[in-house]
Amino acid sequence: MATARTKRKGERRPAPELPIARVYVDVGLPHLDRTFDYQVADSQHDDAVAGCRVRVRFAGQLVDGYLMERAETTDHTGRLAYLERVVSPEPVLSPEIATLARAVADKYAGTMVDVLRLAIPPRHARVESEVVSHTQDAVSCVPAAVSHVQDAVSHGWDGYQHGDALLTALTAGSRARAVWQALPGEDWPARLAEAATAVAASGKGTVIVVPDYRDVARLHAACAERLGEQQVVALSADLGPAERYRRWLRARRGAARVVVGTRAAMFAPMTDLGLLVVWDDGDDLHAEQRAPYPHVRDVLVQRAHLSGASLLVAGFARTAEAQLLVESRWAHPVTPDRASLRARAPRVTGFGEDFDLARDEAARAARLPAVAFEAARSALKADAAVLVQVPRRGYVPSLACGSCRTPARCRRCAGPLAVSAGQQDQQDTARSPVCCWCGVPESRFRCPACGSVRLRAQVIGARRTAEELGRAFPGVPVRTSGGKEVLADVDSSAALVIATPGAEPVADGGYGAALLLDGWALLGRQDLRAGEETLRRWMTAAALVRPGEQGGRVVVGADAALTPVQALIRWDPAWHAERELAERRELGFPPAVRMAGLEGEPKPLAAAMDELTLPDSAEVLGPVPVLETRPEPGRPERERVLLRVPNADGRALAASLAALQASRGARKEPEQVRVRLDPLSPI
DNA sequence: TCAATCCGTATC
DNA sequence: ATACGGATTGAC
Repeated sequence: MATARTKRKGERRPAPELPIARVYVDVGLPHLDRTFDYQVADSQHDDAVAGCRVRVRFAGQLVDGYLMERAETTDHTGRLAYLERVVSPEPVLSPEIATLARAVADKYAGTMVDVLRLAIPPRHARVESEVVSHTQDAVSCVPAAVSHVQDAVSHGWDGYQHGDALLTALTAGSRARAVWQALPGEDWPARLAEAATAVAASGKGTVIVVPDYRDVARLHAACAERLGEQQVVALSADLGPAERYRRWLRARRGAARVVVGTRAAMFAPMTDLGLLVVWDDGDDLHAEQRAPYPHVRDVLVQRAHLSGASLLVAGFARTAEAQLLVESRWAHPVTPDRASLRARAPRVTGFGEDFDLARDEAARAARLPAVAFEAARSALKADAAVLVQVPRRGYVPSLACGSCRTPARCRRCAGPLAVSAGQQDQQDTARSPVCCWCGVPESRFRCPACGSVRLRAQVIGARRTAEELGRAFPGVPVRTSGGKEVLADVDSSAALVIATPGAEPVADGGYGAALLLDGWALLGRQDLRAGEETLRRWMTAAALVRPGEQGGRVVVGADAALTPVQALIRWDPAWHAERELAERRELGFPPAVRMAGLEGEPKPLAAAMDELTLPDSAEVLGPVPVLETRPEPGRPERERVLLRVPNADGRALAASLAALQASRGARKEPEQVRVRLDPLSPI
């Protein structure tokens, strides 16, 4: 009788032990960024484990949530609702990731559930119920890996200062934090796979985050070769929901010792975490595009700190942020030794404003400087491929005659004229087009074909450059990589390979030469990271070229006196990063300080600033009008304020901004003011 | 004096 | 978001 009544009314009894569940509810409201207590029914007792997904009634609505922990008591004075449903007993949120997500939310003035959306893929019920059967293989594979490690240590990392020490520490399972600059030509996936193998030998796991899926594929192959296919999980954004969740679950259930992936993998679950790696941390693909916009490098630093895992911040180039890790002695530098560098670096030549045009008639037509033409010709003669790095299509519009559409050319070198990115926003009077190749401004353009003085923007991209270069080297195959068609690799026989930055294919055996024709990206740009970013792109391309001793040449279209060109010629990214960081200290730019940007229409922005309680040390810059790249008529004007505090007050700044958003969110003001911490380009 | 409505606030 | 409570207003 009693049971019948219970069933009819859906009445539930509390679980016998730990009847309280603390739950983060998935409502995107900043002032609800905390746990809420619910009762666990006795029928839910076994399934309602810490980290599982639940569904609860919240403010009359059914919403998703994460069960953080079970508890004996509650502080809540009112009546507790029961968990509506335990979605699944799979503990998708480990304590490690829960702690990390909270820290990341706090650091970026965002909410826990926003971060969890980045960290945990959507559930796929069928995948979840599939049985995984590889756990046994997993265990038996590790001893085999150990024998490989010894070879790996002696062969791969001996060209680096402290390289041996790093691998020894990883093998021993002790904590190491390093900033690693790879040698030009380095097979970096192999080195990272060796590091992961060393960590696996100590019984721990590795998470490696790389910019794009091509890198994931290379790294996956390198790791699988050493540790076995079963030990490596590859996560990237291009997987479908089912496959993505399947692989992610494999990692969560401890089936693999290595996870490699693109940026979402920074939160990848890993039992017995031993090592975290970010490759090429300067690549802007490492900046998450969804709120609260965390950066892979910063999240991994945080994760290493909280978990005690080792950390490797790696790349051919070095960012100012990585330099700060070195200078603060949080991480050790692992850099090429002199002898190895001499043996491996390509020979680099810069050409500035007053270069000689090639004598060759066809090359003259392609407007190639002599030094570039010669480098390409001799590489091709030796049956080697030549890499040509060109600006990203549409990145900056180049110019043509306003009446007859003849491409506008530089009077000095005949390179294409363009309005540089930094200038697009300025007044018309200040808009002087600049040569894309030599950087000389052209203040009084006159079309040689029709005499018009008007200019119009057009897009010049890889294709056009390819055509022009193809004519300069008749009979040589031309391949392009960029935009939608990105090549992963090419063979190294004579060919011209035209690629946009980030899309350079790897050439087996190395390129004979590289022509870096986007040197102008440096010039006229107001961007804080212009120098660093340009050097990073150059080094990434130049690293694919054969050593100078084997004829490898790099020709860069910028004056040899410029700092980034110097750094490339000497192949000294640490030196460049030192100067970069020193300069940012002097100017008060990140990472020497912490910054936050607030953007919105003037009135709401002013109101938000009024309401905001900032740390005493905070400096307010602005407001200044936001200059739209493409102004839309009727769209209201927007302004931006930058806040700046010493690094020590970064947490306080984030807390102020979180409080601001909470109180504005509670008054259900639509998001009129956008808050962003550590914006990638504050200027 | 009481109901309808408005506003602010908590949401377990 | 939505629901609830307290205050406010308007009609009897």
